[in-house]
Amino acid sequence: MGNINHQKHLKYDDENLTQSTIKDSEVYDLLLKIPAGKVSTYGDLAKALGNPLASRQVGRILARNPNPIKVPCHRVVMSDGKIGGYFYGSDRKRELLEEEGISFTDEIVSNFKKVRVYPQKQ
DNA sequence: GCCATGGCTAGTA
DNA sequence: GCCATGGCTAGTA
Repeated sequence: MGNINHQKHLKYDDENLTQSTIKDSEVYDLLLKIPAGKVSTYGDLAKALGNPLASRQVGRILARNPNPIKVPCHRVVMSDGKIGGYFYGSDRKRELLEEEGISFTDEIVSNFKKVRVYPQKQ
């Protein structure tokens, strides 16, 4: 045995391996289930994919959306109804949402609860 | 380190 | 406003 400590490897101890990777494709699949005129949130998508803590990762996946035209990532906003980010800028995101019938009150999606949907996998 | 988040806390009006 | 979260990226050696 000896006393050698392989400290470099400690961070790979299996009890710490709690990560679950979210795939880009499953995020995009969920996005396609958000109809025009509705919004969802980064956290809701993360939850639907089984990793409630991964909202941030969802955001980063949307940021590299290869096809912003087809995949409606503009329909994903923050959990408090603020607009959130967009590849072409928040102003453009807001325009797209307004074209679909979403309006804003003090920078927050109006009637947020009414227009919020919770897309599910399957 | 960074980040297209989220949730909670303090502390102002 | 602050900081926990979790996975990825840039950029060094």
